[in-house]
Amino acid sequence: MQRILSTNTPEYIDQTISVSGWVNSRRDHGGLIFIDLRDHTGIVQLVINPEQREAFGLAEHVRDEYVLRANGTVKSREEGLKNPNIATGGIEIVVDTLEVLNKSEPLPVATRDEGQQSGEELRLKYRYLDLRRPSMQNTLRRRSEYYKVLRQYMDEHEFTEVTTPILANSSPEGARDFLVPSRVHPGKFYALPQAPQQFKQLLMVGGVPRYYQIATCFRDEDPRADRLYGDFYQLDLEMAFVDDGEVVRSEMEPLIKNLATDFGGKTLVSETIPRIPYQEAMDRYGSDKPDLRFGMELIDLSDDLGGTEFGVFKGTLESGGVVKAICVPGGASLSRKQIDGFTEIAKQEGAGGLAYIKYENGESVSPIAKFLTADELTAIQLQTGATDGDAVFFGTDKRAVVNKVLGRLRSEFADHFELKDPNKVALAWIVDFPFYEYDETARKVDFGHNPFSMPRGGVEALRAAETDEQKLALVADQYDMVMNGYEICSGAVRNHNPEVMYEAFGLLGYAREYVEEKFGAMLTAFKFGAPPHAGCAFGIDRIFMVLTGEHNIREVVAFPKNGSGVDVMMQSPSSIDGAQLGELSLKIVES
RNA sequence: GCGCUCGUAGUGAAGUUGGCCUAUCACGCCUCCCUGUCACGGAGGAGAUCGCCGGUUCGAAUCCGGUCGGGCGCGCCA
Repeated sequence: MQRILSTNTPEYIDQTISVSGWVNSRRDHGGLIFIDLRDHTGIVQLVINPEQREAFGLAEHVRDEYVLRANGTVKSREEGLKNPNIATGGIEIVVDTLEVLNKSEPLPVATRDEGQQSGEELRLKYRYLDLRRPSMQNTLRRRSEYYKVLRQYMDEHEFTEVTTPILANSSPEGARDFLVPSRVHPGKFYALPQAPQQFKQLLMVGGVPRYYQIATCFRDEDPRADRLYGDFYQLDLEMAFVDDGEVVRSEMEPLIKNLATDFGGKTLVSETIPRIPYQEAMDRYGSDKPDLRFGMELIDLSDDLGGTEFGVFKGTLESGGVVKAICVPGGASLSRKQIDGFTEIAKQEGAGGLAYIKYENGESVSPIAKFLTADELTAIQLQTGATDGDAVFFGTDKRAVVNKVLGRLRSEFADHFELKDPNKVALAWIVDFPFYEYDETARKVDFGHNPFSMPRGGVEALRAAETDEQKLALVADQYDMVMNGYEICSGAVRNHNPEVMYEAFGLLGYAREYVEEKFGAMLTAFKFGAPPHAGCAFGIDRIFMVLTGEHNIREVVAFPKNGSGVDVMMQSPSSIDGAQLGELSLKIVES
């Protein structure tokens, strides 16, 4: 294979070689032409002397991004002519013959890492050009290494890789499906799997006790900076004869820690990965995916301010709400305008306002200080641990609202004060998720995560729950892994008992027939000796994003859809013609 | 569906409290010069109905309304 020399390899000196690549830049001195030739390994300088009349004539008309093949002799550069800035700066190739393999128009996007970078819209439209940039080249190679690490770990731990169908069935719970019509089955549709959930559980019944797959998952939901539209990848796994999530968690921890350190080059905040119950995470961090690279925990001041005469706090406490606070180190330096900005964010999350106390020069500076007694002010400072230069921000409302507001502010303050160390990785397992949760829109109890997990206490616990309150108190052995504030894994001990399935749906008012219609294969399978099992799935695009320090998941994918779910390069999705619709027995109805 | 925000030569930016904008700069592009540069250099040149439609005004890149497109967030994401 012809490739560009990537270093000043001495054994090539005075050798005749052939190299191919793209023109990175051309420097025409009139009587002497230099061309920097680039491929995936790097850059090397070609020298074309006028004595080589044919090559020189071609080189005069070469432009950036032309594709060339050059034959010539590798020469060591004389002292003073070396370029220490590039790896091959000590050598150059003196060209004998030059071949223009293809021309190129001037590019519509910037293809160098240095200097200006084109907007994302253009980069995605011309992704094949964007991928020529060294940083994107590096991302693709790193991602390939990453897959190797994943596969090697799973293989060494005796997991069997099984691929499951892409043409699958629509599932009633969860994200919106991509539907696929079939010519041979008019009026019927496959669905692309949101995850191989049911198939992997059926593999447990099928005697494959340790399954994994780098699975493509499909979801038709609006994207985010950390969430791809359409298709994405999960390291999906499941283990039989496991009835405690701790088995899965401890099995997978070494892989993730190794990815963070050996692969990612980061330092772990804690070698021991904490298990934090869901409710505790919400109370302490205001999030079920807290970033543990920094503290700033939420402090409950409801007891300390129980007797307060300050109207806002008093009213909330009397109606069963809470008063909580976070202490922002260095927060006293925030300007009025900056605090207004954070207040706006708090309001977006449902807060009425944002009370605060700044601690400056031994004094409490605050619009609300005059409403609080000296004892109360002392208690606040004691509980929050605030010292001079800090600021304490308050949230007061129903517990859930306060947690949400202060949780968001905790993250925003950490961004503002640069507390999210990019060289560190903080991992945590969030455990004991509620089995059900209250759906505010539908005003009823519904599945919080998915209907496939096992409630703590099994079928007896379900049968004992009568009131909504009791139902909402049910806990599942369900767990998420969190990395630097991103949810990177979700898993559970699964339900392998048909009676639990019936009961879990029954508590929500669904008849046995509904469950049988929707989950027939699984229910039937569970009647034939289904082993207890548990598993999880890691979002591997997102993990890679965090480990490579990117803040947009599209940066780590070769050909992503844009933020509106459109492939601006391939122009998908697109209309299809009438003949194709007819073959599928479909008709488009104008809405 | 909603909120915030952005849209100016091929690319990236400046201008946005209305007039000095006949729109500025850098990179790129074209022509010419140049034998040691390395993001070469020098001289000259072309290239923009300021996303689109409408309004206010003597006058709009700039203000207002609408619309389209991008980004971020909310909803949503078992």
